[in-house]
Amino acid sequence: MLKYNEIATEIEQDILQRNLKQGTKLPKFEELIARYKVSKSTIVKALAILESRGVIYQVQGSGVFVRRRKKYGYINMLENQGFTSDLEEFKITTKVLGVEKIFPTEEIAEYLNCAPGDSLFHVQRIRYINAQALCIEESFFKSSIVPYLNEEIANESIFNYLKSALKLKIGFSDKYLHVIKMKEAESKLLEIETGSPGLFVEELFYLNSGEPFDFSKTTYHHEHSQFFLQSSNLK
Amino acid sequence: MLKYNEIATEIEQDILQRNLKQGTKLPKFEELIARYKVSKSTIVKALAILESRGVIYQVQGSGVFVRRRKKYGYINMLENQGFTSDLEEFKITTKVLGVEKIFPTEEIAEYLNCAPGDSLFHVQRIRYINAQALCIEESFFKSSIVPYLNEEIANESIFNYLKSALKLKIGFSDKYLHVIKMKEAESKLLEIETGSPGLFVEELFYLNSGEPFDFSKTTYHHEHSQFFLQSSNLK
DNA sequence: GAGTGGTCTAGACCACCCT
DNA sequence: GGGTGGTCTAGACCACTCG
Repeated sequence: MLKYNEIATEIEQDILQRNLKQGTKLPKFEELIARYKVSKSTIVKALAILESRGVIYQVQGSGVFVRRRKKYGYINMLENQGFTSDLEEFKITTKVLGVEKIFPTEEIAEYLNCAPGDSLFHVQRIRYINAQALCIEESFFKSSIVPYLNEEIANESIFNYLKSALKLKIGFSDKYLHVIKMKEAESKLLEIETGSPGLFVEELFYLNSGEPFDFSKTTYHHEHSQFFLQSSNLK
Repeated sequence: MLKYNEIATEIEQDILQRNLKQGTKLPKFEELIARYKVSKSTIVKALAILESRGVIYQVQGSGVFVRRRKKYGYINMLENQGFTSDLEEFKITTKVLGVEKIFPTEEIAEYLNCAPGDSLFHVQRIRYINAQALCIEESFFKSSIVPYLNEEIANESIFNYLKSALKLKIGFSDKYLHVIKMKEAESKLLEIETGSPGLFVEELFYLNSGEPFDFSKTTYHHEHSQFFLQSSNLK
């Protein structure tokens, strides 16, 4: 484990466990350097990570302070993987509608930068939050990277499987979103009236090598989903 | 201007001007160090900034590569200020509905952490994209921080005014969003049928000192707005 | 194994806040 | 002016990729 990651995690844990409020002042650099027995740059890096995650903010000449959000139960849009970790207070369950091996359409081959002949795993699922329909999700995984997938795996967190079993390293992701009126197919699955509002999200996930491996389209139920996002520009 | 910012801007400009494609390999560290006559750490920092902005990605042991998004004309959700800069290809215009000085409701006082007696500027605007209604926006500015505001300023970019004229330094922001069915008041202003889908966004902006100074509620027209978001975890 | 990016250090000096 | 964070350097050593 990297030193700056260890320090970042430890500081974050401490904030959560002691339930420190927004604006609480954290120890100064000098103290952190002494406590963790590392150089100043390592502390700088650990704090930069926490700042980019929205856990703290730093004010030059003044100090380092706790940052807390005002509302809970919102899905973090910056997590570039499933929200399994996000909504810990809630019970997320899954119904798998199908897992099948297919060949890509032109649209999807373009997104995933498929070589000719590449096949994909096509997964369709409904996800529930506290037994209420949260979203319907259609994902495409390049089978050159994800060689195996089945209903049992899709029933749990696919991303956990990719990371733990396949040892894949997720690098980054692009999300495109807009609001829609639901068509009949979606609305039936989400148990809502046709024409109801929904959030439609297209996501493209890349390995840390820069290769795209997962394209997915998700439609969220407007009454059971809400999102949040913390920004802070890197200094 | 900071060295790492200069280098970051220069590299980004270069990518855009030469219109480099996703996956194009950029010069190696050694070369950048020689070109800019700085130490390795400065290059590391410049590239970290570009990576967090979604401009490049770095692969250990391999190189630094250009990252480009697949779609354009989307509002960047990570910019923590107006989208004036975002949609350069489009014509954004504004209709100011009102600018008035008020005292906060309890809800807003809570968000903005108002001291007793603090007053606010209340601004209501409709924004248009290529002459089509994009969103309706209601903002509250703490008058202890924004001592003056009028219709003329609100007709342009308020954030530019805050930065240029008032020399405020925006630090970070929180966004909370969910999809709604529009009520009559909003739908009339956005020239859309009542009950139509919309994206409702609550935003809280902080100075770099950590003090919240602007709370705003925006409702987006679902046919004229689309959003994107690039994530990449800090390493 | 050569090439290339990532981590970490010690220390100098700068910039900003606050009293 | 004292306190505290931010920038930058030079250099050692580590870790990953790729041919």
